[in-house]
Amino acid sequence: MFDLPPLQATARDDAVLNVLADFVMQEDLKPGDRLPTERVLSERLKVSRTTVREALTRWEGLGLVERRQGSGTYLKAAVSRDMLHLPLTFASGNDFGSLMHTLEIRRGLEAEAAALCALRAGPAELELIRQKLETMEEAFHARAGMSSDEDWDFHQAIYRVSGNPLFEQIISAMHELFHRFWEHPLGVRDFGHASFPYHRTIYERIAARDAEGARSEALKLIATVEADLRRGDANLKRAGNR
Amino acid sequence: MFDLPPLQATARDDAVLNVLADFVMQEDLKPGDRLPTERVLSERLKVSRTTVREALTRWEGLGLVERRQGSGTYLKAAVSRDMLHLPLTFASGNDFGSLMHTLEIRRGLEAEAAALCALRAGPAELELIRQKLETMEEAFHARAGMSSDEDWDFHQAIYRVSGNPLFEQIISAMHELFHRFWEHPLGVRDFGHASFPYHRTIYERIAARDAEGARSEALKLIATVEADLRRGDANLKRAGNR
DNA sequence: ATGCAGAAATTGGTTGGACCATTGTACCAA
DNA sequence: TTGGTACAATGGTCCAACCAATTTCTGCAT
Repeated sequence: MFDLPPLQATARDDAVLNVLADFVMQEDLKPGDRLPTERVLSERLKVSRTTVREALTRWEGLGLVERRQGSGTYLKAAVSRDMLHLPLTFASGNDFGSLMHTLEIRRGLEAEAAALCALRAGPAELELIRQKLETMEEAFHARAGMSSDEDWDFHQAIYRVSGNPLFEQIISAMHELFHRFWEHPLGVRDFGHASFPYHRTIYERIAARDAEGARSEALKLIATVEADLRRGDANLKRAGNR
Repeated sequence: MFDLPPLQATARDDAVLNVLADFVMQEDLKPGDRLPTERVLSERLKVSRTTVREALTRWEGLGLVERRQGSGTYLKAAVSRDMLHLPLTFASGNDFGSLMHTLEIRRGLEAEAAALCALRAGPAELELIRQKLETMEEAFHARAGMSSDEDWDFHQAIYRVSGNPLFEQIISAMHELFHRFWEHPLGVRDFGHASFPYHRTIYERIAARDAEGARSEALKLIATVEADLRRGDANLKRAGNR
C-alpha cells in the first residue's frame, strides 16, 4: 500500500494565518499591540474580508488575539510561525468529581509555581506579591470573609512571578470553571475561610527563598479548599439536593 | 426532528456554540457523527450562515469538529456545554526556555499524580504499574539506555491510576512537544539515564501507600531530567549552535 | 485657549445572496 | 458487475451592504 501525500484542498485562511504570523514577526509586534484592520488585511492579501475573519476567529479561539468592536484587533500573546497550539478540551461538569479533579491539577501546579517563585522572585517581584497579600488581608478583615477577587489576584501574582506563563494559562482556564462555585458556596458558610492564613505563610516562605517550604505551604492551602469542597458535597447530599 | 430555538443579541456566534452544544447532548451525538449542515443551522437558529461558520470555525480550531467539503461537519470529540477549553500556545519547543517551561508543568503534575496514585492504587492497579516498570527495566538493560516508549508507558500508567483523567490529557499533549528532544538528545549521551532508578523508587512509595514519599521521588526524577536538559543546552551553546 | 457635547469616521459583527470546489449518490451503459 | 456520468448536497470563498461599539474630530460655549 502506498503512503499517498496528505494532499489538502483549499486552505486560504490557513495561508492567511501564516502570512499574518510572518507580518507579526517582521513588525515585531508584542502583546497588546494592534494589528491591521480586517479591511486592510483583506485588501493587502487579496482575499475577502470573510476569509480574513475566519482566520482571525481561529486565532481568537486559541487566545492569541482579542477583538474589540469599534477599536481593532489586538495581539494577546506572542506569535511566531513555528508555534505549537495545544487545544485541550475536556468535559467537566458541576459535579463534585469534576471539581475535585480540577482542584487536584491546581494543587500540583500551585505547589510548583510557589516553589519556582521562591527561587526566582527578585525584590520587585517580592514587593508585588506582598502588596497583593496585604490587599487580600484587608479585604478579608473588612468583609469578615474571603474575597475571591483579591484572593485570585494574589495567586495570579505568584503564577506570573514564577516566570513560566503556562501556569497562568492553565490555572486561569480552570479557575473559570471553579468560579461558578465560589459564587454559590453550596451551603458551606465561609467557604475558603480556612485557607486564609496560608497565604501569608506562602509569602513568607517565598520571601525566605525556601522553595520546598513554599511548596509545602501551597499544598496545605489547597488541602483546606479540598476540605471545604468535601464539606459542601456532604451538605448537598444530606439535603438530597441533586 | 430538531429542537433548536432562535436567538438574538450580539454574542451570536458564542450563543450558537452553546445552543449547538445543547443540541449535541440532546441528540446524544458521539465522535464521528455528522451534525446539521451550516445552512440548516443557519435557518433553524435564525442567524446567517456566516455566523454559524464563525462559530464552527472556533470549534474546528479547538479540535472538536472536522469539516469535510462536499460531505459535512463531523464531531471529533465529546462535547458538552460545561466543557473546559484550554488552548495552550507556546513557541517552538526547540528552544531551551520553552522546553524548561513544559518540564516545570510536568514536574508539578507528575508529583501530584504520583501522590494521588499512592492513595488510590488498588491491588490490580498496583500490579499494572509494576508490570510497566519491569518492562521498562528490561528494555533499559537490553539496550543499555533509556527507552522512551517504555518509559512513557510507565508514566502514563501512573496518570491513569491517579483516577484523574486530566493528568493524562495535559501531560500527553505536552509530551508530544517534548518528544522531539527525546529523539535528538542534543549531544547528551544517555539522555534520561539518570532518571532510571527513580522509576522504581516511585513505584515502591506508591506500593507503600506513601503519598508524600511518592511525590518526593517524582520530584527527584524530574530533577534529573532537568539536569540533562541544562547539560544539553550548555552543549549547544558551547558548540555555538543556537 | 479650554472643556465638553455631539457629529463623523473607524472598526469589528452580522446579514443575504451568489458562485466555486469537492463529495456523495443515483442512474445508466457496456 | 463494472465504470462512468449527471446531479444534488455541502463546505469554502467572495461581495456589498448595514448594524453596533468605539474612537476621533469638530465646533460651540466658557
